[in-house]
Amino acid sequence: MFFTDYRFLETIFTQIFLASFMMPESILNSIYQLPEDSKNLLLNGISEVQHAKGVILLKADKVEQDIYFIKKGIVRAFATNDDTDITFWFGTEGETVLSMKSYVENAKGYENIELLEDCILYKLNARYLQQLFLEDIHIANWGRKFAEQELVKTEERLISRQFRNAKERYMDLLAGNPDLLQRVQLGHIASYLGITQVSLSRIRSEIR
Amino acid sequence: MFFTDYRFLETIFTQIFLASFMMPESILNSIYQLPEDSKNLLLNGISEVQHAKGVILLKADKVEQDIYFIKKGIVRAFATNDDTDITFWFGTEGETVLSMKSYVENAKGYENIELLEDCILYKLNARYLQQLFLEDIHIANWGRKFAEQELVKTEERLISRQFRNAKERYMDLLAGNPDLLQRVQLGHIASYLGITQVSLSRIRSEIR
DNA sequence: GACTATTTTTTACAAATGATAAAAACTACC
DNA sequence: GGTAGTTTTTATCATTTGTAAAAAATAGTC
Repeated sequence: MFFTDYRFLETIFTQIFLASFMMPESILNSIYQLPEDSKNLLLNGISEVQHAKGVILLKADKVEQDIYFIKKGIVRAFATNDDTDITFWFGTEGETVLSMKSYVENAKGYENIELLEDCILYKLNARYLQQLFLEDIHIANWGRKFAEQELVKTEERLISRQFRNAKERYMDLLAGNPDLLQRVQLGHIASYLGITQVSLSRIRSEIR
Repeated sequence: MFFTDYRFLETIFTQIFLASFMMPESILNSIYQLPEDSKNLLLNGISEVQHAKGVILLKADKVEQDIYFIKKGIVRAFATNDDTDITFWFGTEGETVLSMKSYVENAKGYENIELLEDCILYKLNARYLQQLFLEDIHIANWGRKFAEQELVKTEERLISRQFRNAKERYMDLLAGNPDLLQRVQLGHIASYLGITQVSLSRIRSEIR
């Protein structure tokens, strides 16, 4: 066989890789290695759902405790204040989506989750998960690891706000998540970086 | 009995209250209600230590996984970059101190912990705790709850950076933690708020 | 109480970011 | 392929915040 365009091969490999990664087992295991039995308990509570771009999956004014894993698509978490909203998190394939405040405190949260593309999600019932936490030590540790990892990421972002200026934070994002820029509109990126869209546009024009 | 100065009574009550709250059991229980047996397992690993103001309890360039509970005193977590350091967390009586990155990823972290007063701490060995996570489901859930609660607090701070300007953030801190201002020098407060000390000074002069 | 070191405030100026509005570029859809 | 709606860029000006250096206030020590 003879390929003149290696990007064709690359595309195929990428698709195979993504397809394998986005099985619910792999998503679960990427957080914490679970024994087979525990993994099956979790998988029993999972169902696949689809929603269109623009759907608000979780709403700030409701107690939303179900959690989702992204099989395909991209979402943002945002909080609102008066007429503005700010995006404080993006989730893509393989990541876990929940309203942390709602999930943790069993009360109305501050976060809305909006689908930025048509999405395929694995849904896990909150009540079932909470029950598993109390019954299965591996699942309890899986939940612990998840929260710990998210905490470190959030702390690092808080710190980078102070040490790095807007342009540097943009460059960091560009380097670490180049595909995000292709998939998400710049207004959301700007608010994720903690600046206005106009500022981001200024930064982008300085760079080229 | 006859008191002419009720502040005397108030002081006594405050001391009784603080003393009861700062027992290691209460600190553990304030995160998550533990059964007696599990609590005793944790308590078995705890010893009381004292360190003087100025001591660096945890260092960024070491893998530091022991965790501490503050019986008496106040500490700050800071990260350094070149010649500047920024404070991103304060801990006072009843709070839990650890190098989250080190603890989570078993690698060198970004955080230093400095004692801002002479402190009395309860120390819990990391290896012992990690073992308990794998053996006791209640302790695993205690660790999960701790990380979840810290995560929500950190997310809320990240979001407030965007919605509230420096003066509002200072007022929020003043309202929520009035004693912090008495116990911590303003340079640290400024960096916690994400501004320079000069900016904070400006804000303070505008307010009176 | 005087001296030193540290912390906080003040001042003047520079740089970064925000607000607003309008133009340009891009999308979606009939 | 033209039109309406959305997103991004550009321009101008105002405001906020940072930098640097000096003065003032405070705390610590002999």
